[in-house]
Amino acid sequence: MLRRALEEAIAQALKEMGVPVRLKVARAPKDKPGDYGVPLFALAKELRKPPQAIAQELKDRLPLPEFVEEAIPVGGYLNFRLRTEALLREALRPKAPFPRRPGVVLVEHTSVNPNKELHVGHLRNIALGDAIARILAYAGREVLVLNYIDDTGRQAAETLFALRHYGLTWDGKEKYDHFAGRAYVRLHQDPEYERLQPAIEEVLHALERGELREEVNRILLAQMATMHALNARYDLLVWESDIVRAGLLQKALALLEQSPHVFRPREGKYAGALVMDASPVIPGLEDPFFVLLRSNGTATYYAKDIAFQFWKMGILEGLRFRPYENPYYPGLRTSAPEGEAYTPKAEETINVIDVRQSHPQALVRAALALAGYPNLAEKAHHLAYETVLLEGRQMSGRKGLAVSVDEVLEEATRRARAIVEEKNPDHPDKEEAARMVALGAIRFSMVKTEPKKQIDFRYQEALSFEGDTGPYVQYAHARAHSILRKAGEWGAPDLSQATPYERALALDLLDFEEAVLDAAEEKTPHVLAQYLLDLAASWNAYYNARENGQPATPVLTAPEGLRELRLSLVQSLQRTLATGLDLLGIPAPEVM
RNA sequence: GGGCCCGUAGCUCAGUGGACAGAGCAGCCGCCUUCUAAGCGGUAGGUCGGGGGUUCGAAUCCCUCCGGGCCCGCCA
Repeated sequence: MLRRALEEAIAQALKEMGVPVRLKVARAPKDKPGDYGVPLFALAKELRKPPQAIAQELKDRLPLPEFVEEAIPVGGYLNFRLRTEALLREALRPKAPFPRRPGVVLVEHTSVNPNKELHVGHLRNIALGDAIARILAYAGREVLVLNYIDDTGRQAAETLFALRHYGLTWDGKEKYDHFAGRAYVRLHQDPEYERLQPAIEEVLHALERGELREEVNRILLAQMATMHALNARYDLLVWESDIVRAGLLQKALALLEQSPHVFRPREGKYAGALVMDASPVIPGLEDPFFVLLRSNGTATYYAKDIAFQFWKMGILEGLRFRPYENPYYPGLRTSAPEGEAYTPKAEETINVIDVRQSHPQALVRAALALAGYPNLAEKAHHLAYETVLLEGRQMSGRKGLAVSVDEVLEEATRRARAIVEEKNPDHPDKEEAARMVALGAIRFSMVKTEPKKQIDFRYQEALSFEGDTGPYVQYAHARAHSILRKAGEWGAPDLSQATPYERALALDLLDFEEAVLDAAEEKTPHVLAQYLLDLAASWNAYYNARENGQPATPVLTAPEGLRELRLSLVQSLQRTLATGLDLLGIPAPEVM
């Protein structure tokens, strides 16, 4: 974080010059002198001097930090050249997670209906949510990951009904969530569908009473195999039926009814319902009234979301938890009536849900504000991501128009296996390498783009192992690891032997922590993914550097001192790539 | 009708006030007697959707138009 220190020093000097502003230090373009620079044009008006003069004055007044060799005025910019040895020392410094700050951040993601197998749309949710949870934890937050199980929803009821209605028996081989999903799709194709509604209703009521939990759990466990294969982590499962039984909804409504903006109109469109007037919080609404309780007494789904959000942030209590028996996640806890009382009391929440839920999520924040918690409303974030198209078309779970995550994982692994076979026939564990590369390709393709951009899932690109991909970063990592493996132990580096090649690589290495903090701040992993691509590219360029037809940067055969320097740098690079990949939930193979 | 988001090279995308707009894929030309060629170097390719404005400076901020996606139910 040399940049931060430099920014600090500049801010101090500018303050003494009478302009108390903090300027961002940026990398200088390749063709300009120095490593970093700040533009000073913005100060010209206030100081009533040309920017060139300001650059000169700042240079004269600025006590240079010890790691800066020289400040160089370039037009209206003041650039800085770092001392090579200080730069290298910083690049070689082992990176560790940022110090813990108090306060829980609760990340909810996945939350797939427990009624059929996961498809590519869920993939984006999981990849984003899992990555942001890891990034926040590295950035010093205490993170809890929650997966919400909507076991009283219509989808679950329909699947359970269909399984029974069609008298389907499981052959024990097909993955159970796929089996259940086929029943669901069949029901929606059934010409009798409308006539079956009352029977489905009955299942729905049984679910609300928590009677069919084992049947739902069976589907959930099958889905969880996929989540686990994707390398996603969870701390808590919360079942909708437990929320219902804990009476969170009633408690939340009781709180809300204390607000003058929540009331029961006696006449008009909303007569008999409990409605919330969101206009004090969300201006410009055509119709600012939202039904919480229908006139028949049932709750709307966002009323339940509101109650759940209140629980997450410690406004309400009432859920109980016990360890969750499952083969994938040893420490996982689940809500359960017989468990122990627990409330996370999150000071901040991130709900990872697609952009179509933006409106209901805004209502959740509105409810927090109306209930007297405007400060919490600001900390209730919606990580909204755009939907995933499948080869240019909208997916549909009901019609079975989707590609399952299991299928994609399998296909990616098959392709990766073929490539490992071809490129590295002596690989000690091809299967494991193929699994890691497949995972890298799939997850990276989901997080490298900004969440708010729609992505089109195309096999050809998502499973590509070349170019701007996860495997490109993994390959860079494996290359570095290969050198370190051959090197064994080594002694002290001689920083004074550094060439411009080491310098360039070190400079790129310095940006890692900033990329992580940016990603955490903006709540988007793509910032980190893009950085890792840059870093891997920088390393590959270093690796391949040639002068006069000869390798310019051999590591193992370099002269003493320089060899150790290069090894240390490669090690730092390798660890940085591994850490960065891990923050995206992607394994870093040592050999591939 | 109201609201949110997107529009950057043939395609997929970074860059969201600062130094001549960057990658990948596809195309063309090179590089394995080099620590893994899943790689590297070079070349070609752009009115940053159009127009107007603010600014010393705009892909980035404001207005407007065009094109595309999504949301707006006492469904979930």
